[in-house]
Amino acid sequence: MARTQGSHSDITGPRVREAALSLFARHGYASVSMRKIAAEVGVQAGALYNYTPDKQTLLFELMRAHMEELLAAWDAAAPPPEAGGQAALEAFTRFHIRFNTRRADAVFVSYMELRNLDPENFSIIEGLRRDYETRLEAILSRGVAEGRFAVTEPRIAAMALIAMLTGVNTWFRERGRLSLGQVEALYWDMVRRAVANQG
Amino acid sequence: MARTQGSHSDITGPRVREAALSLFARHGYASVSMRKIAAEVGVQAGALYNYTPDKQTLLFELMRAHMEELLAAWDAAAPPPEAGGQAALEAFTRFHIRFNTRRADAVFVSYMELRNLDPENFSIIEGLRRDYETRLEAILSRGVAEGRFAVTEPRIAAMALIAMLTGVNTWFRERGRLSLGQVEALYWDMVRRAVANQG
DNA sequence: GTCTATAAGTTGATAGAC
DNA sequence: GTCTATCAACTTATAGAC
Repeated sequence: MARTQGSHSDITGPRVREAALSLFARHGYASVSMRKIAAEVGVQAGALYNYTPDKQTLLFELMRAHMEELLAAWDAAAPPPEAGGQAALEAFTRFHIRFNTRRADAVFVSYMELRNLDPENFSIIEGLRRDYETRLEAILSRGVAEGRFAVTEPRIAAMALIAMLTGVNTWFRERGRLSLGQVEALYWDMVRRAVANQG
Repeated sequence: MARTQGSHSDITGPRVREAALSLFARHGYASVSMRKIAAEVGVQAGALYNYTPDKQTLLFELMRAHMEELLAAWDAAAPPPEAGGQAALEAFTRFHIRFNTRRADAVFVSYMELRNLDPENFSIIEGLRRDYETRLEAILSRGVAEGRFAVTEPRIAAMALIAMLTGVNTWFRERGRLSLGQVEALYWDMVRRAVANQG
């Protein structure tokens, strides 16, 4: 059955979000005009407003989707509690590197464009970020309770480790010298030692 | 001797740079207009062009000054080579946290606004960043040679540690629960263990 | 759903008076 | 060294034709 001429609601929406994410990551939210997004999609600027009420909401929804997918993906990948803190920490380390390197644009935008969120949108994204940090904090606390980890400030250690792991995105390239598996192993080695109870 | 009315070249220049740094950090380079910088300084927009040829150069000079001060401060603070890799690593860790928390705006701008640099300016800033990473890489390699550190990829470990240490800026507040000295000690404990040769 | 046209405002940078 | 005035280009968002 032929579609109404010029009607592409089922595919234009995703393409708008993809174009916006890519352009925001490369040039920054404030530098990217609605016209540039439209040009990337292949429509006129006015057509974008069928898919977002305004530019701010477009940014916010990209960030919210990313953070919620991150949380859902970890909750689906996390080992069961009986596996222990050490196994959970290794799983978290490898998950974080794998998930974030595959979504470099979304990670970048979700961190760099926090300044450009309206206050209420900022609060929501910050809450999701805290939720993610809390997942790692709980793993560290569990390892301490088990006597496997020596961590005096689990919240701060969680933030420190996440910062270290996210830093992979600044240099890792898919076709580089090291495979993703090798990178995971290198970072897991540092993470493990950084929190291990040696004595 | 009375100054020509309206002439303030000796103090307006620094104030322009301070206002630009603060506004760029808070709102982002692309979101801050020359008029807003001028308003913060208390002059009209046209007057700014006595101190910078254009907005791009203003950004670049802020970033270049920051990176060169960072390198110069470390080179002045670094312990002598005979102190050994372990002492150098502790000095680097504490220096990085102390210097960067005291210049949070410049650190933030120098990382977040890389996208908004012209290609030739970008290359210069990236070169300075690599120089700084190389300082830490050399410390790690020295510790490995001494048998104190177990690090198979010193360059990657250097980038990982710098990312972790710079992350302090996202949560540290001067009047928070932990003093800067306590934060330094917490991070040094993690850094030390992350690279230590356990035998 | 997409288009064209438009409103109303902002932008970086310059010219020339003082 | 700073001001006012200005330019040409660009911005987000909307209205209404198709």
